[in-house]
Amino acid sequence: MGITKSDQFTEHQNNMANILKALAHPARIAIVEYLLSVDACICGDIVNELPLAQPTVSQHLKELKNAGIIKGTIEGKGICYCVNEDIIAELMSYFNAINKQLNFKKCC
Amino acid sequence: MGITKSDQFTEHQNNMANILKALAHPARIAIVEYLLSVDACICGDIVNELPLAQPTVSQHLKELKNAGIIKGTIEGKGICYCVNEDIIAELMSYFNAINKQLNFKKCC
DNA sequence: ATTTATTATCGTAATATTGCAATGTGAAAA
DNA sequence: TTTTCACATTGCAATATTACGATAATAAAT
Repeated sequence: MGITKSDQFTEHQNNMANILKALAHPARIAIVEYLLSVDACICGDIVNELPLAQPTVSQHLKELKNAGIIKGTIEGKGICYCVNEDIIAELMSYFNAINKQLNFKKCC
Repeated sequence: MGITKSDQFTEHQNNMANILKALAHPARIAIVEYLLSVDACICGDIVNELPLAQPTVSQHLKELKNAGIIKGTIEGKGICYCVNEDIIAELMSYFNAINKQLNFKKCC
């Protein structure tokens, strides 16, 4: 059906899946890594950094913003983007916790 | 077009996106969390734990396995699954590194 | 050998995602 | 105020994902 049965899973599971889904595309990984690669916020040259047309980049930025992974503030003519540390911290904790749990298991 | 232009991005970016995509579904998060919630490997009752039909669960397990997130070994009649710590460690390092980078930035 | 239990595969329908040309919008610059 | 620049939105085509019924495959148990 192509429709995820979100209502059958916990809020936490859906939340986590949504954050990960927003990052689960090479272009969006590239955007996040580009934002990290420069010293301050980026105001307006993200499109030039990616091998995709402007509407496509705009769409990817929107998805990242909706998921809370990046924040964008209007800065004169352009928009100033940066990575939201809260979400990154959440992801970090999540995988740290899983990693810790795995240390207490003998497996396969 | 619905086809990702993977060839336009780095191997690292595609690799990361693929791992994240494999986790980017509530059912697959639920599977991983269930595998963690029990002490040892799980042999054969994953289907009963999820609100999805058996072919659907089997498909999700296949995707997790293809992405290297879980490992499955045949154990008599059933299959014994567990989480692959290497991939979890990779994800942990990745977000740890991003988090560290963010500490050195003043932003928005 | 037949049955039973467990997982995989096939086929298909419904929906989602990706990408971009065309076009719209809003703010600064001329 | 017209132009220009930066970004958003719309609409659509191509492809991918999600879900499951039906059916196969495999191995233990009878």
